Amino acid sequence: MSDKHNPYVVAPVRKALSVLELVAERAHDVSLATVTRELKIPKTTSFRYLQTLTEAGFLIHDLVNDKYSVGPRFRAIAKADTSLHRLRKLARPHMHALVAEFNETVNLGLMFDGNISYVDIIEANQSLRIQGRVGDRHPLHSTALGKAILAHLPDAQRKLHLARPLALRTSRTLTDVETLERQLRQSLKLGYATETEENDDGATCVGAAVLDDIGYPIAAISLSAPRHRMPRETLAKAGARLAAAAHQISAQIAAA
Amino acid sequence: MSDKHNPYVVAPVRKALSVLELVAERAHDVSLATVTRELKIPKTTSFRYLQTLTEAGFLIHDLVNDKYSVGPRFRAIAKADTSLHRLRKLARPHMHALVAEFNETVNLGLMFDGNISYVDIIEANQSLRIQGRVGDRHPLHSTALGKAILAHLPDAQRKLHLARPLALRTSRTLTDVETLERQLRQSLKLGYATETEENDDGATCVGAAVLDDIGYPIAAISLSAPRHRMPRETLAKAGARLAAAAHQISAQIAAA
DNA sequence: CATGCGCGTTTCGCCAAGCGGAACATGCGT
DNA sequence: ACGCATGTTCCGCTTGGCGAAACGCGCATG
Repeated sequence: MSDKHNPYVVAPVRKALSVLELVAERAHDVSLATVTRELKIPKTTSFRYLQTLTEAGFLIHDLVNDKYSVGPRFRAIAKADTSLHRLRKLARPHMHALVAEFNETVNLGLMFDGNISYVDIIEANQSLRIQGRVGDRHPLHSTALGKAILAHLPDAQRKLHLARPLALRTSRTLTDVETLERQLRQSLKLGYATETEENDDGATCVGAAVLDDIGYPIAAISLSAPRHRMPRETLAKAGARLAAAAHQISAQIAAA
Repeated sequence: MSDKHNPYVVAPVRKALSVLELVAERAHDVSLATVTRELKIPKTTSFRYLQTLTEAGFLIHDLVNDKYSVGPRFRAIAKADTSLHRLRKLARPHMHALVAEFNETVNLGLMFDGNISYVDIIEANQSLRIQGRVGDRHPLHSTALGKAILAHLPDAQRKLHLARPLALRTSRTLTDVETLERQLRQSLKLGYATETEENDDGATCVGAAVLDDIGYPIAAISLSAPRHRMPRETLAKAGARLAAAAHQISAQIAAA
C-alpha cells in the first residue's frame, strides 16, 4: 500500500493527523504559523485542523500565547492504550503457563459497561473446550471473571452492580443477591471465584481478580473447562494457581 | 464552545478521531462492523476512516482477523509527548531553585535537527536579563546547552555535528574544531559547559546535560547572565549547581 | 506616535472529494 | 447448498473542505 495510492483515504483526516504529530513531537507549544510553515499548508487549512483537533480535545489552545499543545483526550486514550497493552503483555505468559499446566482455556477479561469483556483468550489444545470470543460481553454475576471482580469491588460499587436485574443465563444462574454476596465473601477469602454452569451449560470456570496498586480490581483471569473435567480437587488446585498468577500480574502492574 | 457550534471544525476529522478513540479505548481489536454499530455511521464511512487511520500509522489492520488496533505512529507520538511532558515536569522545580539561588534566567533545551531548541525558560526577576524564547533554535557549538550535549555525545555523533559549518554568531564564537573538542573534554570533566559571548554579545552561559538511563544526553539545562554578573567564582558555583541539578533530573528520569 | 509587518481570524465562491446507498465478493454456519 | 453477516467496490450527488483575499490586532521600529 506504500507504493500504491489508497483511494479510500480521506485527505483532510490524513493531513490533520500530520498536524497532531507535529504538535505532539515538538518539545514546546506550537503556533499556527509554525504549523503552516513546517507542513507547507495554507494557514486557513492549519487553522481549521487546529480548531478541529482542539474541539476534539486532542490539542489545547493557549489563548494567551496563541499556541497549541497536546490535549487531554489524546493523553487519555494514550494512557488507556498503554495500560491495556501492558496488561495483556504482562498477563500472557501467566495465561500460557496455566494452559500448559491444565490444558484448559484461559481468559483475560475486564469490566466494561457493567459487563465482563473478553480481552484475551488462550485456548486449550482439546477438541472439547469452552470457547469464548475476544470482544464478547457477558454478565458479571454469572461468570467467574465477573464474580472475581465483584468480590474485590468496594461495597457501594458491588451493591450497585448487584442491584441491577440479574439475567438468568442457565437454570443454575444465581440471582438471589444474598446468596451471591455470601459466595463473593467466600471468594474473597479463597482468592478465587467459581461458577458452575451459571453462565453456560456444561461449563465450569474459576477466576481471580487482577488488582491495581491500590487494590482495585481492574481485570480478571479465568480458566474454563467442561464440568466433567473439573472435579473438586482440580477446581481447588486451579483456583490456587489462578490466584497466584493474578497476584503476580498485580505485582507487576504495581511495579511501574 | 461546547454550546456553540464551531464553524471551522472539519467534520471528517472529528469523526475519524472518534473512530481512533473507540479503537484505542477498547481492550481488544475492533472490527469494522463494531465501529459501524457503536458510532452509528455508515459502513463505507467506517471503512474509509479505518483505512485512513491505518495508512497514517495510527491504527494497524490485522488482515487475518479483519480487526483494527492501535498502530505504531500513535504509540510513537504518545511516547514522545509523555517523555517531553515528563522531562519538563521533572526539570521545572530544579530550574525554579536555580533561579531562586542565582536570580538569573534558566533554560531547558533539547537537541533538535542539529540545533538546540528552547523548551522551557524561567526568567530572572531583573530588568537586565538574557531573554531567549521558547521555540527558538540556536547552534550547538556556540551555546552552553549545545556544548553540554555535545560533550556527552558518542564520539562519532559529536564529530558529525562538528563537521558541519560552524556559524560565527559573535566575534568570540569558536569555530576551530580542535579548540572546541578540547573545551568539550574539559566540560565532560567539570560536569558543565560554558560559553562566554560565543552566542550573544554580552552574555555568559553555563549548562549541564541531562542524560537518559544509558548515559545519552537527551536535554540540557543552562543559566544565562550578562557577562559582568558572572565573575569566575560565580560561574564555577553555578556550574556545579547546574551539574548537580542535571544529575538529579537524570536520576529521576531513569527511575521510571 | 505613526506605520508597517506578521500573525490569527473571517469571508466567500468554487469544485472536487467525501458521502452513503446499492451492489458485489467472501466466508462461515446451519 | 443456501442464507446471512461482514468487508469491499462502485457510482452519482451535494455540500463542505479548500484557499485566496480581506480584515483585525498587536508589536516593533523609525
